[in-house]
Amino acid sequence: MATPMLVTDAELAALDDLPGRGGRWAVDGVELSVTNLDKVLFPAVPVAPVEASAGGGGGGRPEVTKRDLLRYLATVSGAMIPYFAGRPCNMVRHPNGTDEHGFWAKAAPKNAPGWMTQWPNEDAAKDETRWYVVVDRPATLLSMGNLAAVEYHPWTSSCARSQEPDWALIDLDPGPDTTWDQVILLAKLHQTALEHLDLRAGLKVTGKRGIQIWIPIEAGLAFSDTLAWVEKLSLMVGQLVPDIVSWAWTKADRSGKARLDYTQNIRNKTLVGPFSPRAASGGPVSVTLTWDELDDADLAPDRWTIHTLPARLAEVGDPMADLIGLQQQLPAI
DNA sequence: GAGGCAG
DNA sequence: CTGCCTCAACGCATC
DNA sequence: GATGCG
Repeated sequence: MATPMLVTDAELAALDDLPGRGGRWAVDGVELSVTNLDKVLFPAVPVAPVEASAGGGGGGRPEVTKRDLLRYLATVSGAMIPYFAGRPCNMVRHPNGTDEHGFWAKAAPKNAPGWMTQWPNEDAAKDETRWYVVVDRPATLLSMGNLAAVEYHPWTSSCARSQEPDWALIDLDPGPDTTWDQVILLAKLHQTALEHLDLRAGLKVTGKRGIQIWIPIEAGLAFSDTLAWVEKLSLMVGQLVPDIVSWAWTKADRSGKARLDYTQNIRNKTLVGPFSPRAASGGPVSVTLTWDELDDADLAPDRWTIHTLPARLAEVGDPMADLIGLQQQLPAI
């Protein structure tokens, strides 16, 4: 389960040696221009006044500079890139930090370097994004990181077959009144259902509040098929616990309950990828888990950050890695 | 963060 | 030259 | 048709 290190220790040391204003960084076989390395992109999370550490993430998390972000992306690139190679990537950028306004970036940067893989979306309308970034090497991740791209959302279909998803997704989206224990319960109910269906699936915390379940499938179905399938499964699961799940469309009618969001299964949908940071103070990250970790009392949706994830990755690797490319069929339900 | 454009 | 603007867009439900 | 919602 060990993940390859695509960026060398010497290259990481060279990043740390650059002055705050930046400079040229030789990494992954290219010369990268990096700037404003000591700029804070993710503010610190202050220590909670008294013992009011509201579960999980809690307080007392240090700030994250752009240099920290680049070091993180370089360190996890070996684990992250297999989920991104060969498919378009949507990003969220926050050039002035996650407290300031951010924006979606789908189009490849103007004057993107020639070594950066791009994919032309032939289905794009005239006023829509045509050239998408494909994150298939560390240099691309780092180049986008220098542009303050903090969230990385891979498509669930490949460039080659962009209308045919190769992941089906279940998004457990807690409402305002949903407790973490209820999110865990929903994940376990889905786990039982998926085991019964003889399907292997991956699990990850989003870095914000929720949990996602990723089911690798063979390309061939349409998005409307996987959407209908996930909707059906979630209806079955949700009916077991109607007191904590709502199917209402508007938030007001949902009375604080959780939503099982099957509508993520559409083309060009933005869903955060494994090991992507999230645009929030402290730099939380989305992390893949073993199913056993649902029983870990210390588990929290934002448990790991840019500062703390590399140690976990070195220790336990990526529990979801062996699901990449698994060509499963969705059984009738 | 950086290009495009109005002033 | 400076300052301001932009940087995405699916498909369903409800009004 | 416009807007809410993810």
